[in-house]
Amino acid sequence: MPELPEVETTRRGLAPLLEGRRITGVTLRRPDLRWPIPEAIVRQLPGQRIDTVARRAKYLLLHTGAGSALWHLGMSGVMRVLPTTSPVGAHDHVDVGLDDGRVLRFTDPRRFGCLLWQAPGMLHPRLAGLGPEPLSTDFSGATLFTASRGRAASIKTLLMDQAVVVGVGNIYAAEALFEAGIRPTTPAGRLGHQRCERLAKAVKRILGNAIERGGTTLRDFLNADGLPGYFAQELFVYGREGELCKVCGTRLESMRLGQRATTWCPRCQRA
DNA sequence: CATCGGACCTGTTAGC
DNA sequence: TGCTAACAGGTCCGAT
Repeated sequence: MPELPEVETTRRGLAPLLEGRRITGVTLRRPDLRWPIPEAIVRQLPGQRIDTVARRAKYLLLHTGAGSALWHLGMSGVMRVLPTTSPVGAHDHVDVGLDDGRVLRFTDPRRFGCLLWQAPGMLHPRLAGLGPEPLSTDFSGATLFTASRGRAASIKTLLMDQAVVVGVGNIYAAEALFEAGIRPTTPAGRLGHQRCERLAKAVKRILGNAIERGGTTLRDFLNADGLPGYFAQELFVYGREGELCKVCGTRLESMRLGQRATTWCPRCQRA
């Protein structure tokens, strides 16, 4: 379900409920999600205290003294803290029991999410190849410029490449490109310094704004309290195929780019 | 190496 | 109204 703002919103909701809690037990209702769930999750976690709830890219990390649980929500994952008595649904795959009598429950109908284990002091291979965090100073117009040299792929595809910058999914890529006035199909390598700068700023502003609003861009997003977002962030292009540009009134154009629906304003966004 | 297409799943929605 | 097909917030992997 999430892009980075939704994952960060989930993290902020979970942290105060989980940090300092001791894990009383782990229940797996199936052996795998996207990948097999490592035995360490069941063997090592019980009895551990959750030190911190962190985020790297779209992964949530529950750090304990024995190691860290890495959680990815995939397309449809939701993590919530619920009363132990709350009824178990068809797609409630994992429960982590807490010493306050509640349970951290992972729900994921499509099972594109995953739950992995990272031993102390190790960096999980899935995290090793990730690019900079978009909201950090490690990501900038300059790093985007460098990363895009010699790349024939479209700038939208490049923006969604987690080795270039993490956390930018289909919605926010489209919106950032609109804000920066860049057509999604533009070959990444053709962008100059200035447009890279504008684009990096747009990414930061849009993601930051979505986080401030509680990651509410996705229509069926549920935060850590199980409450829906209020769909607050205004979308200029995503999901508006065939409609008129909110800025100039031109009819928006669409195509599939890298297997993903892509919409842009032919007037506001230049190649 | 970069790039592309297919794959993984189920639920919802658009279209006939 | 009911059925079917297309599509959905992600990312990995193998082939080219």
